[in-house]
Parts: sequence; C-alpha cells; structure tokens
Amino acid sequence: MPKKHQIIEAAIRVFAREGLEKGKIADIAKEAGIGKGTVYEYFSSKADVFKAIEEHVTTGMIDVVAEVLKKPVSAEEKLRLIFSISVEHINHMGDELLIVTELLVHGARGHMFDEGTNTMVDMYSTYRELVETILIEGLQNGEFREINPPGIATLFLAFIDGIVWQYVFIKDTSNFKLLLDEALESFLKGIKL
Amino acid sequence: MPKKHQIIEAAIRVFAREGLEKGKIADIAKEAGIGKGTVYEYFSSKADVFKAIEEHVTTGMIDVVAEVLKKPVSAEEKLRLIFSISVEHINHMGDELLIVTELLVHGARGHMFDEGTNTMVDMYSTYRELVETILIEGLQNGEFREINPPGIATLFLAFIDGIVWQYVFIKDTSNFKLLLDEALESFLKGIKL
Amino acid sequence: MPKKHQIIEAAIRVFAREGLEKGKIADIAKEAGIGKGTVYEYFSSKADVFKAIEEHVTTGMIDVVAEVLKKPVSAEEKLRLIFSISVEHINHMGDELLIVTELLVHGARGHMFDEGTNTMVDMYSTYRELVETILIEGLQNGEFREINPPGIATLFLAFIDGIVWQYVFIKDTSNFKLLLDEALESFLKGIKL
Amino acid sequence: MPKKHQIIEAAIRVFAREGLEKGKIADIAKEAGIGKGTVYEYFSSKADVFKAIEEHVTTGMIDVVAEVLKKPVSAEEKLRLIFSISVEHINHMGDELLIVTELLVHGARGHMFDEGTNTMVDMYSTYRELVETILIEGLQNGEFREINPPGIATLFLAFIDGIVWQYVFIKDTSNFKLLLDEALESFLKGIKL
DNA sequence: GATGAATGAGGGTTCATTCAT
DNA sequence: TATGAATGAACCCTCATTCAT
Repeated sequence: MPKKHQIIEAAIRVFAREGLEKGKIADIAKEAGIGKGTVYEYFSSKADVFKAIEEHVTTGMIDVVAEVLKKPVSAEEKLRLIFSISVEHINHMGDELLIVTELLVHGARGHMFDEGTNTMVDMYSTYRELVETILIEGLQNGEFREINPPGIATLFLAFIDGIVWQYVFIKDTSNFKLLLDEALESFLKGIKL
Repeated sequence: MPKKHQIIEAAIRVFAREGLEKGKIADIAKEAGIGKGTVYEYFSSKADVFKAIEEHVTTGMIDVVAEVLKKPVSAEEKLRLIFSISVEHINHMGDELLIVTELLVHGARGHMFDEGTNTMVDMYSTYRELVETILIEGLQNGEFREINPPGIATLFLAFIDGIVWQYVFIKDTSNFKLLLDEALESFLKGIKL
Repeated sequence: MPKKHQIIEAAIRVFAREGLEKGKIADIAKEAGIGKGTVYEYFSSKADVFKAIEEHVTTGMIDVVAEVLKKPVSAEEKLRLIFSISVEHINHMGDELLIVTELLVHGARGHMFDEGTNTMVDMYSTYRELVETILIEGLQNGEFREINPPGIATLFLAFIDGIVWQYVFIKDTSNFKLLLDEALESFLKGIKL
Repeated sequence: MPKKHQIIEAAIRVFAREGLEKGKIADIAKEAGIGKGTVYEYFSSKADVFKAIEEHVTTGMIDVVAEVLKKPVSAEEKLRLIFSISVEHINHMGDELLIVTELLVHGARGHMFDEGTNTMVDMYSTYRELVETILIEGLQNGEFREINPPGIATLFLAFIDGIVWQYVFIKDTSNFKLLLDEALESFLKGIKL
C-alpha cells in the first residue's frame, strides 16, 4: 500500500523533528498532505504508527545484516561487512536515529505499543545474536583466538552504538571514516589468532 | 535547599520509570510525598524541572572528570582514570541513563528548555574538549604518536557511549568489566608511541 | 424500491442491537451487504434513516389499528381487537421495541429529524384518538357507562405501553398471555354499562 | 460531597434536555457553572456520570418502596402505598423520566457502564421482587385469591410503567389522578378474595 | 510556605458525509 | 447506480498550571 508507506515517511519526518510525544497526528497528516482522519484509515492509533515505524526501521536493518551471514566468506570478512553496512545504514538514517533512540529507550523501559512484543529490543537482541554466530563460527574454524563470544559481541555492538551517537551529535562525520577503519582493524587484530 | 533536591530525586525516579513526557507533575509530587502545588514553589514549570535534572546530571559528570585534568599524572593515566570514572558513573546511574538519553535526543533536535542554552549538548562538548585537551597534552609531551586529537576524542566518546547502551539493555554487566579493560588497553596501545 | 427497504431492515437490526446513536452508518451498510456510500443513495442522512424507520414502524401499527375502526362490530369488540392486535404486534417486534422507545423519547424531547413533524409522537396521538373515537362511539350507542373518553383512552394506552416494557425486560412472556386476557376483561367490565 | 451532587444535578438537566449521547460533558460543566476539567475531578468518565445518575435515581426509588414492606399493614394496603408512592415519585421526576427510559433501554440491550453490573435492570428486578413478596404475603394470609404472584407482579409493574409513559407524553396529568385510583381499585378487586 | 481543587488548552479518536471513479 | 477512500468537525479526556486558603 503506497499511501500507508507515504504516511510512515511523513511520520518519520515529523517525529524526527518534533519527538515521538510532541509530534501530533495532525502534523503527520499535514506533512503527508492528507486529512487527519485519513491517518486512521491506515493506522488504528498513534501507537500503531510507532509500531509501523519500528518495523520499517528494524526490517531494513536486520534483513541486510542477516544476508551477510550466508555469504561464503571468512568470519573476519563478515564482521567487516556488517560493520561497514551498519555504518552506511546509520549514515543514511540521519535524524531517523533520534526516533530509533527514543524507541529503544521506550523499549528498554519495558513499555510496549503492542501487547507482548518489544520489536525494537528484539531487533537489538537479534542483531547481537547474529554477531555472536559469526564469532562462534570464527572460533570454530580457527580464525579467532580463545574469545568469549557474548562479551565480544557486546563490545562490537557498543562500538557501533557509540558511533551512532557521534553521528547524532556531530552531523558531519566525513573526516571520521578513516578513524573508524583504523578502529575496526584494531578491534579485529585483538580477536584474531 | 534540601526540598528542591528532594523533588529532583523524585522527578528522576518518575521520569526514569515513565519517560520525560509521560511522567506527570502529579506523579513527582506523590513520589516526593508533597503536594502538587509545592513543586511549583521550587520550579517554575515542567521544563524547569528538566533543566534542573540536566544540571544535576551534568554537574556530577563534568566536575569529577575535570578534576582528573589537574592530577599530576601522565596523559595516558588520565585517559585511564576518565574511562574508569565514567564507567563507574554509568554503572551507578542505572535507569537514570534513560533520562540522560532522552535529554540528549531532545538537545540533538535543537529543542531547549531554556532560551539559548543546551545544557546536555554543551556538557557533551565539554566532555569531548576535556578528552581532546588530554590528547593534545600527550601529543606534546611525546606520549602519543602522531594522532588527530578531535577524531580520537570522538572515538573515545563513542567507546564510552556504546558501553552506556549495553548497560541500558543488558542490566547485569558484571562479567563485562574485564572486556572493557582489555578494550581500553587495546585502544591505548593504538595511540601510544 | 426493494433496496431501500433492505437498508431499513438492516438499520433496524443494527439500531436494535447498538442503539440509535451508537449504531453507525458503516454498520448498516455492512449488515445490508452494501457499500457505505450506497446508503446515501437512498437516504440523505442518518436522521433520514431514523425518519424512515419511524414511518416503517408507525405505518404498520396505525394502518392495522385503523382498519379495526371500520369493522361492523361493537365498540367493545373493537377494543378487544385493538388490544390483541397491539399485543401481537408488540410480540412480533422484539428488540425493535428498543428503537421505538428511543424514538419516542427523542420525540418527547421535542427533537425532530424532519423540520416540523414529530412522526412518532404524532403516531402516538393518532393511536390515542382512534381509541377515543371508539370510546365515544360506545358511549353514544349505549355500550359504555358515563366515562371520560380522553382519560380512559390514556388508561388503555398506559395498559398497552406497560406491557411493552415487560416484553422488553422479560423476553419470554409466553405464560403471561392469560393474565393479559384477564386484565383486559377486568378493564372492559369497568367501563361497560 | 456537595460538588459531586451539584454536577449530577446539572448532568440530569442536560441529559434530560439533550439525550444521553447528545449531552456533552462541556454542557454539564457549563450548566453546573464549572470548568470542563472539574467534571473529571469527580467522575472518571462520561459513563461514570451515567452510573452515578443511575444510582441517584434508583436509590431514591427502591429505598422508599422497600420501606413500605416493613409497615404493619395489610398486603393490600402495601400495594396501595407502593402505587401512590410510585406515582408520586414519577410525578416529581418530570423529564428525568426520559433519562431513566434511556438508561433502561441501554440496560435492556445488555450494555453496561460498569463491568458486571446492570444497575437499572437490577433495580427493575428488585422492584418486581418487592411486589412479588407482598403478593405472596397476601396470598398466605388469605387476603388474595389463588393468584400467580410473578404474573400479577409483572402486571402491576406494567400498570405503573404504562402510567410513566403517559406522564412523559401528556405533561399535565392533573385530571388523570382520579382514573388512576379507579384503575387501582379495579386491579385490587381482581386479586382479592 | 504548602496545598489541592479548579481550569481549559490541546490532542487523540470517531464517524457522518462527500465525491471521484 | 454503487462504492469506499478521504475528510474534518466534534467530542472525550489529560494534565500543566494557577490561586485561594
């Protein structure tokens, strides 16, 4: 449904600009160039819009990263790919990251839009598991030294998350790319045999 | 004024639990064991409470870290201290981190509680500058190799921020400490001569 | 037009179930198995549907009762017929009575769906007048004793209305029929010479 | 709480005039001479106001009638008292009867304002039971002939309900009182030995 | 100072109605 | 003729803020 997608796009712009709570349904409608009531033709409530945004954001992320797992390359190379893909993705998100952050905080509080599911937090766990899978793979095929996969996975995520924050605060990060590569190499050197 | 501080503490508990927007003034009053109107004897508005929380949180952080700068130890040692102090601080904050995150997002949007100042974002900049100062110091006294101070400072902050996120999501991080030390050593090795 | 009648039937089912205000045009369309816009091909507004239901309900009632007046039987027999026809009618209406009640209340408030006419209340008056006519007839031809026609007519209506309520609340009234007949006889005995 | 009662009074006036659904909370506030929000200081929702009105109306009715049961008079006299009290009560209610009717219809549909209780319908049942109790009493002490208490109770209620309707439609019922007495006597004569 | 009853602007949501297809 | 997507006025309810006590 293209209209539904159109509304999600408008909602993302509004929420990125105003915040999840301050962004009004009326704003979204105006941003999408439609009437207020039309939003409710596609979403049952504001929380439903939040949920849709969560899905929109997480699907893109997890799918692309999961794809990496299937590639016939070394574990090390997989980590490199995940890293570059993630950074690339973050770079493309721009102010959407503010929404993602709010959604993560919301989820971290245990609050939910949907009874029983915590999409954003689940996505985070899935992401961590994907990384862990790669680490175990590299451990088993002798690429990596005797590491603790869950801990290293957490460290890897911390690395990526930390970078997100810098993007959020320093909008222009062009001259930051080289450092990231260096840091990644340093990280990989640390876990390789 | 101890009553004012009492209200801030109550506000932090409420906002950590409910979120900045969902947390009501009435909740804070109840949490503090006082009347709703009394909150307004000490704060002019809800935004004023936010501002006070920002100050409360940042002051603690910056002061302690700034103290490190004055110590008569090597730049490397200063970074180690800042790192451990920060991690310790993060560890103590617990769910307050959720508030800090919301405040940072708020600030990143350019929204302000107070005309003209962006406390949280300023704190962030100050923090970065402190680290940069140490890096330049280490660079000048020959401790570090030919590095790019702003970039490395950003990387250092990214490292710390990333860790915050892990604390937010994995509440028990006890067996994560060793990894952090290892990672810090790896980081330091990368910039030392 | 059979489609129009089809919609009225659907509307009656919906309004009986949900209430006049809570029953939505969309519900009626779904109940009638047609599109929402189609309802507006046959009715200009929701009030227009109400009006049509009023007419549907009252026409059935008044016509049948008016028919009795023309019969070449005694006044007493006419009252008996009206009574049994009315009770029969009430019995057939079932939950439609809830709608009738709502419409009567609406009319009693002086609210109207149509500028200038108060169908339901008019029907009520007509009904009373029919009964009054019979009473006067019986009075003139010496069947009844010196009664006050308007008052007795009101009492007669009260009797029927009261029965409606019992049907509304006690859905099964099968073993109630005998009592009604007895009560009617008692009533007639009271006005006969 | 006098303010709460004040709001109920205002609500009754508004709902009697406008109808349960058409009467707005804002109307009630204006009618009571208070702010819209103040209504919510005393009632949690519009349904809660409905519930309060139900209780306000039913309490007055049942209590007074129940009192009759305890009197040391014959069953016949009790019925006479209940009848006159009820008619008196109905007479005093005026347009409140329109609200009562709407509430009864609402209850007859099985809709509820409060999970699990159907105040208005319960009141109705209680009323019927009180009458039944009196009938059984009169049956046992030889006052009444071999009657069917539930059926006669229903007939008695039908009689009263029917009168309500006439009050609703013919506002001035002054010259109607005599007829009622006559009708009551006729009714009592029918069940007496 | 402390309080909490009162307030009303504001926002989420519903639904009768319209109209292009 | 039939449709249902689109609309926005209307209304319930929330909650920051005020102020009389």
